Amino acid sequence: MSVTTRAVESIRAMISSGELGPGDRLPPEQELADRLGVSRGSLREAVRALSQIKVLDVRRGDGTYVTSLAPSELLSGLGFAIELLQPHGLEEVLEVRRLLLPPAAALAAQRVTDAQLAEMNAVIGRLEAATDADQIAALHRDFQALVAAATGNETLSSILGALQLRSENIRRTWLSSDPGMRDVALSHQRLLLGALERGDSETARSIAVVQVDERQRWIQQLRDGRSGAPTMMGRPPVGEAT
Amino acid sequence: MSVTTRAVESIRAMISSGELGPGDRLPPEQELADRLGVSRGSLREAVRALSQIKVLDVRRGDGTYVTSLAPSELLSGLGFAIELLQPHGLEEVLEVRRLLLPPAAALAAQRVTDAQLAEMNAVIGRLEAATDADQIAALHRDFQALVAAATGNETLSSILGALQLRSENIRRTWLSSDPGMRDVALSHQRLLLGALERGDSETARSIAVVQVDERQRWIQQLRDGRSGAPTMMGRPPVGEAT
DNA sequence: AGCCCCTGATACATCATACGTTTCATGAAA
DNA sequence: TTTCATGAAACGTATGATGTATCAGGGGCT
Repeated sequence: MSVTTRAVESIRAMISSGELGPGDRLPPEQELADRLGVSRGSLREAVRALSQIKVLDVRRGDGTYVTSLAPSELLSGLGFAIELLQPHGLEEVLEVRRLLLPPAAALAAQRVTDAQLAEMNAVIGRLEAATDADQIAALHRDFQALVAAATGNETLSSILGALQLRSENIRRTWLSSDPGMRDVALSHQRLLLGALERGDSETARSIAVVQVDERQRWIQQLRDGRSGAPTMMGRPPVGEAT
Repeated sequence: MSVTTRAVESIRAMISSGELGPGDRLPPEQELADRLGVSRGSLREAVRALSQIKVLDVRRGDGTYVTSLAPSELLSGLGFAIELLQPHGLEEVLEVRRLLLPPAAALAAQRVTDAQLAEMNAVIGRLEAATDADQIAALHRDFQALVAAATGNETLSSILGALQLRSENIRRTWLSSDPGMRDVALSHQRLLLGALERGDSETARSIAVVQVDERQRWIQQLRDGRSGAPTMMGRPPVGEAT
């Protein structure tokens, strides 16, 4: 095992054991390096690796601190990983989302707060007035994020957020593919909001299923069309949107 | 933005753009450092960070390569993050598992292969013969992993695997808390296996719900007992098992 | 008294260089 | 053809020096 790897492990152990807690400050680089018996350079590699996954927070001129270790913090690195997935992996990500959204919607119906409902209403209002495709896509994303947050489960909403990242392009293409699609999507969001307001978790779950199925059918169509009917203009939506 | 962060971003971009694909080899450290306009030390910090999350694979004496970028690879870092979650975060993790397992079981019923069914049968067989608590817990974990794998979705099974890590202690405590518990759990696994064999996804989903609910009720009981009835021997199951 | 600015100590950021160790390809020898 | 020695290439690690950001505290101004 390399020296740096050992350093990473040592720091992780210091946190797991409780020697270092959220917000605590690490000893200065030189001191910690001496203590772990590694050079400052190697220690820096370890610290950099841990700060990349949001376990440590390095403040130049000040010191290195343990983050809050909150789910949203630690899982934010998940998005980075998902953005690097190959096309096949992306299909799998969409499937996980498909499995997770319905029960999440049901949970949200049980726990949503009045303040969150108000925010959702505001987003719907803006959605009705919006015309720009990018803006509409962004508002849909906001709405989804609000629903996820309404589950009251930070871990869940972080995971859903990460899974959503790479679907952005698809969503935008989807919404702008057909003008009528926008109204259908909006009506579903309204139905979902209604179910949340009534605390009707079963209906919320069903609506999520419908939303997710509709999107999947559209993606399926896009893929079939692409490979089955190669007579599309120049270069199809493509690449990162796979 | 720090030099190292910029280097991380550059490498990520090289992969996203397709300039570097899975299995490709990066230029030597010195050469890449020159090209990115950073010192070798700084580049090494970037490479270390990316290899920590399994995007790069550094082989001493050989070179640095892009990994397969497969979901199982990229999501393996998730386990590292989850192990650092605070107690409250762990409760959330269990809830996500609770939401995800039922639909995953349903999916597995549709896609499980004969080979996987045979493996599951083998595990059940070993489970019937096992007596050691640790061994029983390990076999249960194996069975769960097989069900996850049976979904045919590597991303899903990786996530479930990561979510499962920290529940190990709970599972062991749970199974050894009551001798009868072992039989109940085993019977559920048998029922689940039966549903999978028949391709009965709805029944599989329901069984998963029952399993998950039962475990949750037990955990609830444990927690209530701990705070509500402080008359437990010395120190309760405790700490990491929260 | 209270506030603002300057300054020094502290700590991270980055670089350059040197040397050790591992791996792999090459080519000679059995 | 197989085996083994060899050297180049590449990563691993350490050290020292210098740059720069941050913060606390002192001194001076209002």
